[in-house]
Amino acid sequence: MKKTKSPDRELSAEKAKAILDGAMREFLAHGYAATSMDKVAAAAGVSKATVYSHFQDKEGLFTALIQQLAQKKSVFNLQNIQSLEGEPSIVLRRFATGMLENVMTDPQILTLIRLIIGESGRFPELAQSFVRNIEKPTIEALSQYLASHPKLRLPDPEVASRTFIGALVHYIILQEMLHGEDILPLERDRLINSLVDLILGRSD
Amino acid sequence: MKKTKSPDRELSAEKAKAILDGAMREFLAHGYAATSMDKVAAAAGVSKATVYSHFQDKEGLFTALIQQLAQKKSVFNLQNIQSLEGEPSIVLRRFATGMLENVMTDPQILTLIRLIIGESGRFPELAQSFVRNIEKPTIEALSQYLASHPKLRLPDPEVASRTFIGALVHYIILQEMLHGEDILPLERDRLINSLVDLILGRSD
DNA sequence: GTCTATACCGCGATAGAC
DNA sequence: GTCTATCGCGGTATAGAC
Repeated sequence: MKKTKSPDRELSAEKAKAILDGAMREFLAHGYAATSMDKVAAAAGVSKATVYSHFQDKEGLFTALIQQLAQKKSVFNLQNIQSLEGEPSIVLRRFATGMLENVMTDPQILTLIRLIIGESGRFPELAQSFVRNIEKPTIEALSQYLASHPKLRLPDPEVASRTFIGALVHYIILQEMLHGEDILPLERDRLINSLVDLILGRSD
Repeated sequence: MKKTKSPDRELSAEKAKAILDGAMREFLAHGYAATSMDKVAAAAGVSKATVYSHFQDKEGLFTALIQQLAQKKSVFNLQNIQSLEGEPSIVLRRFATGMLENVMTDPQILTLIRLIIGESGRFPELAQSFVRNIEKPTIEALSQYLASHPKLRLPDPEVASRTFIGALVHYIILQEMLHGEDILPLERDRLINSLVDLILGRSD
């Protein structure tokens, strides 16, 4: 039961998905203000009225979309933060590699973060849910991992965790987001190796 | 000569300044797409046609404004990067304090960077000039300072410089730009102290 | 050089047929 | 639930008077 195809009943849900899909393309390509509801409707293959029957208004559609996207494609591949086990130099290297690989593989992540940062003044709750759902778990997981290795003698694991992640985020922003690869070049592997050594006190 | 007040001759320059001033208020408050040339003209106290007589179009006005602003109010107070002299722990602490103080004192800096990052997809040359004129000199100055102190035994001063600055930038983004102070609290002094110790290998 | 007035278009949102 | 058609407003940019 309920497995019987009932196209009419499913239409609504399918359209909702199509709308979010069209909204994704348009908002990611042009930003919030420069995106029109007409274009969203066209990209979704529905009429504008249908868009408004599924979402209250432009703000509602935008926030619903970004919330959904931020969960699906976090910068830090969230599976990997659960596999924080093993030798520090290996774990940190794997963490950094995974994060950078993740961004290079899927450029939409870059665009999404650009959007969240760019609209963080007008959509503070969106920015905060990014911090809460993405940054916080990642920083805390790495922080706890570092704290659970007394051999590292890190006086402040949380700041160490933030520093490690901050260096990677700053690298991504500079090289990819702000197009600085040619202006301030730095090889990925060199960053990762030197950064890991720096955090681990080059003594492990 | 030429010191004689000639109001008519100066009118144009004064208006240009007024236009940039109005444009600053509007663009910083609402972003690029959501800002109208009508509002800019009103904020500047001139007519819309006058705006178009001084700047080619909306893009031209925007890029001229951002270029000018980015030079005037850089995140890293650029005077301080020339005073990189003395003991490392003191110099680094002063550098970090100055940078954070700078951002907290003038919230427009935050808004400006939000704008540059947010529009870095559509205005890549603006982003690149930010990297070239602001980030690059800062990173290189700190990098050279660190390299000139062999006692620190930093195997890769450039990555150390980037890591130090990256941690501070990430802190600013998380706490202030994305409104994460209550979600992921961290005292400024604790960050600075732990970060300086981490970079200097807690052994100086 | 600077104004007023306007051309022309696209916006967000809704009413009403089906 | 979804469509077409439309309302009212505000957008960028310019023409022409002064």
